[in-house]
Amino acid sequence: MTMRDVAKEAGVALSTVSHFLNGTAPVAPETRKKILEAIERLNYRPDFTARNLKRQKTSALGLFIPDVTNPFYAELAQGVTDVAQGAGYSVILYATSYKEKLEESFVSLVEQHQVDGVVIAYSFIAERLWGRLASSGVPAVLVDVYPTNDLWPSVVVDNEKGVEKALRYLVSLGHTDIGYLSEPPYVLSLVKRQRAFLSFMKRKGLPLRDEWVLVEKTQRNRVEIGFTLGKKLLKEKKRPTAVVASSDLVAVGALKAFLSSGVRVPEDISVVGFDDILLASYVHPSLTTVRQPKYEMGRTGVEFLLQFLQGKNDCPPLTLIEPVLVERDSCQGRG
Amino acid sequence: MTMRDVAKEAGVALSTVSHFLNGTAPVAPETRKKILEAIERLNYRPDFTARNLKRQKTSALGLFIPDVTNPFYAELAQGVTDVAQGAGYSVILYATSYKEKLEESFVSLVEQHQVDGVVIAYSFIAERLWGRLASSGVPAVLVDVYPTNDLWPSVVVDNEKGVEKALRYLVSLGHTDIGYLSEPPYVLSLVKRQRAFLSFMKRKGLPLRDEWVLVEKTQRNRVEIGFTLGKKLLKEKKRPTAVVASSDLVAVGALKAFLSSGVRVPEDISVVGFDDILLASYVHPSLTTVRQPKYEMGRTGVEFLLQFLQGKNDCPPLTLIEPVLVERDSCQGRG
DNA sequence: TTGAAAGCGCTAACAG
DNA sequence: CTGTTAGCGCTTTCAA
Repeated sequence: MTMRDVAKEAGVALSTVSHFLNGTAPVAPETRKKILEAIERLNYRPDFTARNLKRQKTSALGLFIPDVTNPFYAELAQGVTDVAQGAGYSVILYATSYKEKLEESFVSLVEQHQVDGVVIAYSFIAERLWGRLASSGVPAVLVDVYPTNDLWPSVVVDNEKGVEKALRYLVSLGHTDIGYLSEPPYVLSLVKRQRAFLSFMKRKGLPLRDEWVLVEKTQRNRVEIGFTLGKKLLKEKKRPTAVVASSDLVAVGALKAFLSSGVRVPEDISVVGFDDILLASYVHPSLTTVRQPKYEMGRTGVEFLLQFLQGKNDCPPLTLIEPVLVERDSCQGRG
Repeated sequence: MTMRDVAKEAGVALSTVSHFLNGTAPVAPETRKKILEAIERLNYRPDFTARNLKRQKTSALGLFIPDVTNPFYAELAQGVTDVAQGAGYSVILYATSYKEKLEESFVSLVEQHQVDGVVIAYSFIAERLWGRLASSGVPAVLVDVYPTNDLWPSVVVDNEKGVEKALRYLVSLGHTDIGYLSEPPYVLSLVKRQRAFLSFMKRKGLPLRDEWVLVEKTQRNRVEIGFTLGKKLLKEKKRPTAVVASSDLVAVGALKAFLSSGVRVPEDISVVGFDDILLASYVHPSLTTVRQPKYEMGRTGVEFLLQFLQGKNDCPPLTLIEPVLVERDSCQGRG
């Protein structure tokens, strides 16, 4: 069933049907009725592929993330799909599980113009792919990734401020002996969090012990990392009274390590995470954490992208989203 | 840069370039070289939309789920994207958050042939949409949804067997007083789980008390449901020594309810969940649960779909995936 | 082995 | 307001 069939059935010209369907020209009431009836009779639906070819667009946006299974990216994805769909775009999900081969094929996807634009919440393993993406000319926006060039705007949480909020909170609770547990800082965000921790402690004249700043070297399950690091911390003769973790998953791992060693949280040690994934409120005790507004970051990302696609090219190169400290039950005052 | 440009640049015919690119006819070595050079020089990439129009397909599959943020669907989605991408299809993600309006627009998407096929892991609010989907003629497969017609195959976990495995395990541990906590049974799977529980208890002559079978009426956050139901259970003068929950989220809520009331798990009460989402292993104590192989279910679903798209139309109407009991730390023996 | 030509289903001038 | 027509970029006969 093509538009041609509808036109024939309705006894009007092809273009009239098109105009009617697109509202691109006024159509007489009777003609309109005839067309409507024909469409109904033939159960006609316009073909998007043809429309896209003609309009030179795909009505699809790409979303590039490492892993949907990671609640952080899942929430981001929801933000992205919600606004994209609202604007009439479908979103093509590309989750690579950090496999180089899939990175490659995602880049091909955009090079072949299968998408009108792309939200990238991913740091490539293969550096050279950035270049191919750039030269494809497809508009992109980075989310949770710091700027890599001056082509694409970037939306990230203010990592420094987030860590400071956590630390200020712990200090206000009377803590001075504070540790830091981190997964391998393989992206800039994690580096910034660690630096912010160090800098705050130094600035405030708080004790800064090497044995309290535990940074994992090898990439593996982050809850396990937290668990290992938590156990390690427990082995020190002098323990900190609070720890901040580089992410909620690490925090949850540490929580498990503490609880399973009979160390009570928050009575014996306070814990604060980073991200505020759903999990944070589900564990016991529920986790006090620095919330990254992931959904909003996703939203903002696509909104920029949509603006760009509409020719408005004036979004800021770097947007810092304000993190929020979410107080739950894993912290307690001292003295 | 179109294929025409490449042909001109290489000094050959348009169709020769096409043949070369698709391997659909042999091409002389020199011609081949000229074409390759031209492609290189012009940085040409074939346009997918045009190809799709010609081939009358979209190379895209739709994935319809309520919510990516729900770890169950996230894992399923990963299974789907992994195999779809492997087969050269992109996947369009459609997450509705149970909004009728979005259901509607997803159905339009398939009616307009924006996808070659669709994996549906969703039960519509608006019943009539099933009909529209069916009459669109687009191949579909149901995952985690029981068959609705004889057009589409369905892949679900064997819910009855799952509950039985949980119960058998608890009984083997010496439990006889067992409760059941459930979210509102708004889909068949949940109904089946509840029935399986009831039927097992009756069959084995185990005590079946109304106050121990708590089924929430209103739809809301499932962890909260578990929490409420857990607290309610604690109010009974005689408590069960074990509970099985309709899902991990409910189980986690119950866990929180117990722990925060000073009831120890598993010492005072054993808990088993259903699903085995990541969360299950992250809480403390980690949750013993009935694993639904979600990733595999997603895989299987698309595999069926791909088979269908290749004309092989012989997949079973109903595939029951075997659930697996995952023993962790939330259960303990009695007597 | 290569090339000319006819569309795929739709949009958008343009003319009437 | 309605109709004619020329493509969008590619695939695929069919003939040379």
